[in-house]
Amino acid sequence: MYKKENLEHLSYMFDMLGDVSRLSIVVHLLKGKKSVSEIVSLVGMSQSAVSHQLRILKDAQILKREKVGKAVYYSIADNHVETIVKNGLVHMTHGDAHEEEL
Amino acid sequence: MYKKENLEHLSYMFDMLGDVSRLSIVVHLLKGKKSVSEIVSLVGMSQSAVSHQLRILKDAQILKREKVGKAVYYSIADNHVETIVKNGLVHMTHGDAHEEEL
DNA sequence: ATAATATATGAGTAATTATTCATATGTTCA
DNA sequence: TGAACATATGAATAATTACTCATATATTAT
Repeated sequence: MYKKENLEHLSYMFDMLGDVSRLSIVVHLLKGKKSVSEIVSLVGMSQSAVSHQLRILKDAQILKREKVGKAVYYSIADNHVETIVKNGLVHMTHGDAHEEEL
Repeated sequence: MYKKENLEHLSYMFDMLGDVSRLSIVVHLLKGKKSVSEIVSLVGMSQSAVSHQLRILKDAQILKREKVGKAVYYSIADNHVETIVKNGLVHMTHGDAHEEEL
């Protein structure tokens, strides 16, 4: 059927996205790279909490990091992740008349 | 952008699938409904552990329950879940030369 | 060099959770 | 009725984890 490692990897991916804070960060990054401070204002968490989660997402290779001056930009690492999230959102938002801001 | 409830719901779905035991159960059920004892042998967990996770998956409306005699059959509740899992698997298994049993 | 700004990190904590063990409930058959 | 089988459940526990607080590091500007 499916390789054990694939199942474990997929469950790990799901686990990473299975936290509202992290998913929120990732969803905001679907629109493109953002600095840590931009992310902080967008998701409404403390700088520290965001930084901790960004580290986790980067370690999981869901995000990639890029330093520019004193700012650090994060963006979605590859399109597999992007597809999984977008696909999920499609299925969730199916049936909504209109969408509103987070 | 996206409704807060949708984001929370999606993150909840991901969270449910973000555990190897649960994901394993769900993946095995992609092939069709199975009784608890069948699931137990397939995933190699204790009967109790399986039962606990089945309850969680049923409460999350990821699985549905159907009682036949003394056996209880579980199956995937709807095709949204199915799509999310299958989609994930496609992206994970992409690049595999061949697949083997779990 | 110092201040200001941006980000990261370590320790500590409270909350969640997956499992085991023991037992209960429900169902069929003799 | 009682034994055998299938599933569920409650309590206890160990492990994980998301956050806060305080502080460290790095970069730019004065």
